[in-house]
Amino acid sequence: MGLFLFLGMPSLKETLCKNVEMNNEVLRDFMSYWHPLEITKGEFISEAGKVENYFYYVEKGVLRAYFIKDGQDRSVGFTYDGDYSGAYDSFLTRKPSLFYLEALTDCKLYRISKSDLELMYDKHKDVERWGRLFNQEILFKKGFHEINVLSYTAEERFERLLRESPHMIQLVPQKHLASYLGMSAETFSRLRKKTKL
Amino acid sequence: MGLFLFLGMPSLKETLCKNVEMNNEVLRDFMSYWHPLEITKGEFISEAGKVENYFYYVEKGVLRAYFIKDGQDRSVGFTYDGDYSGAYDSFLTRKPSLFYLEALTDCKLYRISKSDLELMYDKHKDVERWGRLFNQEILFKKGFHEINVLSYTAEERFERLLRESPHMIQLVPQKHLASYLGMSAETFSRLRKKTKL
DNA sequence: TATAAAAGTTGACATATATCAAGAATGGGT
DNA sequence: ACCCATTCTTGATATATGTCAACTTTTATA
Repeated sequence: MGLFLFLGMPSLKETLCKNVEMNNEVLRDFMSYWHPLEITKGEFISEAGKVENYFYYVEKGVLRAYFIKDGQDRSVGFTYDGDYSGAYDSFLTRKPSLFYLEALTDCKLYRISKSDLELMYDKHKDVERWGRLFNQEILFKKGFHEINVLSYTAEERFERLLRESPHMIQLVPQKHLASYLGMSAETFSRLRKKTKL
Repeated sequence: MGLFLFLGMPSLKETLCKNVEMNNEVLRDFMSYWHPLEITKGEFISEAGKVENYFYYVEKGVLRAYFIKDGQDRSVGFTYDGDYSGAYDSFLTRKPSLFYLEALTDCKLYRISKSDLELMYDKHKDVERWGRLFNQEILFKKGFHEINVLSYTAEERFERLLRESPHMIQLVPQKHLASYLGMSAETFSRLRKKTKL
């Protein structure tokens, strides 16, 4: 059982060089700037209005990103084991963030500061490439989600979620999944019933 | 008048080093891989189902990106003078594109091939950085549009378009603006009347 | 300039989804 | 194990926006 969990959890090291060939020296140096951090369910790593100074890797746990409009809370994305997270817009632009980042479970994180990451970009071409490919990856995800929200009905979006991200149903409360898919919690619940899930 | 047009049209060279300090040698080399291309209104530079091999810079003209769902045509973005364009997802992944790219006016373009760009990434750290920052830039635009579509009513989206991209009203037929904002052409027309534009 | 084709407008009507409200189920903390 | 708070469900009702269809205006073409 312990072994299974181990297999399911890519390490920071593995994730960093998932898409890039990275010289061992460089990787060691890069790794040394990521510092561990543990937070508990309900804590925030980021709040709207503040400038974000860190970028995160989630080794274990679930994070939710959302913003508030007219008092309503709208989820824009979730992070699970083995993925990066953070208020990336604010981290890059140094402007106040639009988003909150909340732990939906206890989390084991690593993080790197803005200045350290820039140091790494300057120092290592491999890290520069890592950054390019990382930006590329989120771009794909965003593009996918945009098309999803833009061009499908609530029912189709619900079906696609079931098909493509069934794990989310387990990990994330439905009201958040609903707002992520751009529908009310009630509509989500009715679709759920209809699909007799 | 000629001068005005000149001022309003950033050159490829200016655009390439807009966000990056680029060594003159490197810039010269990089520039030499971008080849000019002219197309006329109505032509396509990219079609859904095909793998895209080029990435574009629009020196002059307007391009529209869209996809087709259930026979309906949905705009996902527009490119004007001085910006990059292309079926970027397919260009990067080498999978068949989901999008069409159509010239809404006669266009003067430059383009670079996938293999040449990768050559440049390998050869020059400055270009690698250019790529990272470029990916970052589209990421912001996408993120912005996503929030726009997700969290505002048709009326609010229409108002924001007027406020933030008034030039689009001039350059792009309304039926395309409507689908870009995720509403029917009729709804767009009614909002337009309401705002007595 | 004439004619056809495309784009935009407007009204009547249909409908998916939101909102409101009340009750049922679930889950965390003591 | 119990209780309180949160989340989820379900029904009734409201509404924004889509769809269809006819008409007008604009743009393209010969």
